[in-house]
Amino acid sequence: MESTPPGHAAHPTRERILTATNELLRRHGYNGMSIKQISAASSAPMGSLYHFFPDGKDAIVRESLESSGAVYLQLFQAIAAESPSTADAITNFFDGAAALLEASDFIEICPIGSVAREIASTNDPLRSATHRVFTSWIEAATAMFATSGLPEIDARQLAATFIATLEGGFMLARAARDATPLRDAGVVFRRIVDVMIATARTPSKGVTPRMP
Amino acid sequence: MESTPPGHAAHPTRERILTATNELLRRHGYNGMSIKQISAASSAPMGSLYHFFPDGKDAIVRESLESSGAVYLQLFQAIAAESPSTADAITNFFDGAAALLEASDFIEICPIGSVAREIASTNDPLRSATHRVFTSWIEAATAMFATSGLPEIDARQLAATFIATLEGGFMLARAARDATPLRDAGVVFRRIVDVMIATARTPSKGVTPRMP
DNA sequence: GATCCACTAGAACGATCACTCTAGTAGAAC
DNA sequence: GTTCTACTAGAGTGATCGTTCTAGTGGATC
Repeated sequence: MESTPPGHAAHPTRERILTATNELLRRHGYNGMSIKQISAASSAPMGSLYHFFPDGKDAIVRESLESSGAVYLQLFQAIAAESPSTADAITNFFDGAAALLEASDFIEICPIGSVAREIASTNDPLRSATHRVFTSWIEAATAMFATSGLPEIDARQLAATFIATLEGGFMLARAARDATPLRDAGVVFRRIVDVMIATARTPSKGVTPRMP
Repeated sequence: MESTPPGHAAHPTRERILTATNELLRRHGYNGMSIKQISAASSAPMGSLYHFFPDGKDAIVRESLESSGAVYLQLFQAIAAESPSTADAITNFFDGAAALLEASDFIEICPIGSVAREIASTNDPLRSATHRVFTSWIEAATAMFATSGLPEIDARQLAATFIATLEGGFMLARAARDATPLRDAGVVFRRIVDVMIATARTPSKGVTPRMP
């Protein structure tokens, strides 16, 4: 793999542009954020913006989403690695997200989720960028659940649901200005992870048992 | 006069404005939708828009969110009422959402969730409007889970997680242009509902048991 | 049949949008 | 010290934003 995915040097101005875009996306979303705002927040004049990103706003947003998606992936893997069990990793992830949300006065939500909902039916290049990021997260979570003994199919379903629950928890918590829904989701989701891992370890029960 | 909540008569033009706004919100979100678009889609000139909604775009969006929030609440309660069990209601709800999403070419997602993520940190009146809608859904789901024998606290946690998982499922499905994540979330969430209800019916296990 | 009011109709307003353009600067290469 | 390139700088472009404005229309009321 190259040093950076599209092969760009890490010029400081370029980095500032992406950082500022990432923060503006969290607060205002795609349509609520303007190029002028990026210029002001990054202290980069218009000329620099279009020097580094000749394809304009969409190109900046696309790369911002990709880079912050990679950061979240690393964060997930770090938490997974340092947690004593998969179930503990789930708890740590939800609680960590809740703490971050509170510390930022309910601003620091995931920009990828916001953009995905906002532009998925009008801007296909950006839609597929969000899809790729989500897929990378689901892959990582699938691997984690599979390590705990879950069959591949169950692990993948659980991983997709994990991301969905986390993103939906961000949404409810932001709307409520209260991180409780996110913590609640962590409690409930840890429970299902406990149950599914325990079930997978008692093969007599089969893959998808129902109530007797 | 107070037949509808804020006390407005159901003038046909007014209805068309709200319907058009609801649809535009799904596709483009709050900032991606313009007053001119509402005017065109509802065949109502600017004069009519500001005659019925003197407070402008935000007032239109607020009422559109409230009315579609009420429609979803009724839909939820209808599905809950006609499903043979709470767990079946969950399955029906996720599968119904997935079918609707596919039938609409991945456009018909929940507008409340999109607006919540988009404006929650910049527009407090609209933020609290989305919060009220989410709360009404969580109340209804809490009642459903409580009816199945869950303690109030568990029912409320589960209800909040249900809404979070559903909204997050919409997001993943839309980004992927594939309803699989939504159906996966339905399978997983039905599983946790089965487990929690079964656990609640065997009081020897206590309220929040962990793995032995 | 004059008056009135709810509603229709869309042009016009200043602000802001994404983007383009010209001009200038700093430092490396020779 | 000239030349070249990478980057900075921000005014200017036409389009579109949310909103306001004036002008009209049709039907009920007196």
